[in-house]
Amino acid sequence: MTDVFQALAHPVRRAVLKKLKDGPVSAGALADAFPVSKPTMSRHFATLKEAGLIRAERTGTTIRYRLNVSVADEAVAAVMALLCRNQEEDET
Amino acid sequence: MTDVFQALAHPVRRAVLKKLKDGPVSAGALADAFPVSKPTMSRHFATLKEAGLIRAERTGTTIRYRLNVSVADEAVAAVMALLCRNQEEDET
DNA sequence: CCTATATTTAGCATTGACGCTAATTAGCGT
DNA sequence: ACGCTAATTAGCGTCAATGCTAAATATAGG
Repeated sequence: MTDVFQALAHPVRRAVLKKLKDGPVSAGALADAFPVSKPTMSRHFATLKEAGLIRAERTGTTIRYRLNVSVADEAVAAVMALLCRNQEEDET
Repeated sequence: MTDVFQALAHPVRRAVLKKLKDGPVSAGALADAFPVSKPTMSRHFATLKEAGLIRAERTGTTIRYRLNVSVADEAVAAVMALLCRNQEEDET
């Protein structure tokens, strides 16, 4: 879980995740959207990938990254568990 | 917002937040609960405080920390905005 | 095989995070 | 003022994060 929060702790990586909410985007397109070099972006992708937040799939020479929904959901649940008061529900 | 995620990116700080969910706890009691020195814990408290996630109140020589609910709520909302697909609701 | 494009890896410098011990501040009681 | 307890600040060493440029890898097309 530390990897996930560490990955979220950088504005560029958060912005990448935001962009990926609407569907997969290629590494190059993502890199063009930020004022940092491509190698730096590549490292950000690696950080997000190691955290499990994104996944890569290659098509020819281009690599498209997409949000990993299951891990994203776990992250949201973890934040709620950390910061929200216990609210058990006992209904059917 | 970066400060908040940075603060969440350390297991000890996350554990502190978890403990504070059930109410205020003194700095010393929190420090005793973790296998790190008090100065180190103090720095963790400062990090959480700078992120706005906790607040301190002094009573004599002891300082009690409590969760700052409003900022915690904002953090949860931010994570949802980052990682959850847009789900507008239009109901009453 | 050679070139062109897309992306990552290697190598390096700078900065910040994390942990410790020792010293300092703050408040209370005598 | 003195001593005691609670907590923080100062100072230091070490390791990881961030950014860059240059070089390497992978794939497609001629």
